[in-house]
Amino acid sequence: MAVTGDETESAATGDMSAYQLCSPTSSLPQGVMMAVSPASLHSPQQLAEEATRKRELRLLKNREAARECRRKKKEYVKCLENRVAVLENQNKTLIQELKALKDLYCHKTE
DNA sequence: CCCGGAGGGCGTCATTTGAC
DNA sequence: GTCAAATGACGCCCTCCGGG
Repeated sequence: MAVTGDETESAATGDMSAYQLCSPTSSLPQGVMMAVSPASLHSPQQLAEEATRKRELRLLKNREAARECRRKKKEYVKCLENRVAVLENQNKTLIQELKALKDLYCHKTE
């Protein structure tokens, strides 16, 4: 699939440093709140509920982190593909230029 | 029409990374 | 050292497509 290659995109040196380009502000859905009064943390029942709530919050956050991570990875790969297209074009151009110069040189020395 | 393989997205767990 | 965020790895599900 041909990539347009008209956008050089940032650094993209090929290493993972290009992985974090633009950092979109992630807004977590604030459906969960931390407020639990210390006095309520005593019965085993409440301790279990607290543990469950913490786990669910952790899973929710990680779920969203994973999504974001995949999104960034896809973007990074696109960026690399773009860069490949740009470099291939540059290479073609340089080869043509070299050929033209060689021709010119040959005719001069005749 | 129905398999079965390929490819992609998702959620979860484990591990790594970075900030404090 | 501790904690939260980021990422890798795994398994599951869904969709698409070619072959029988």
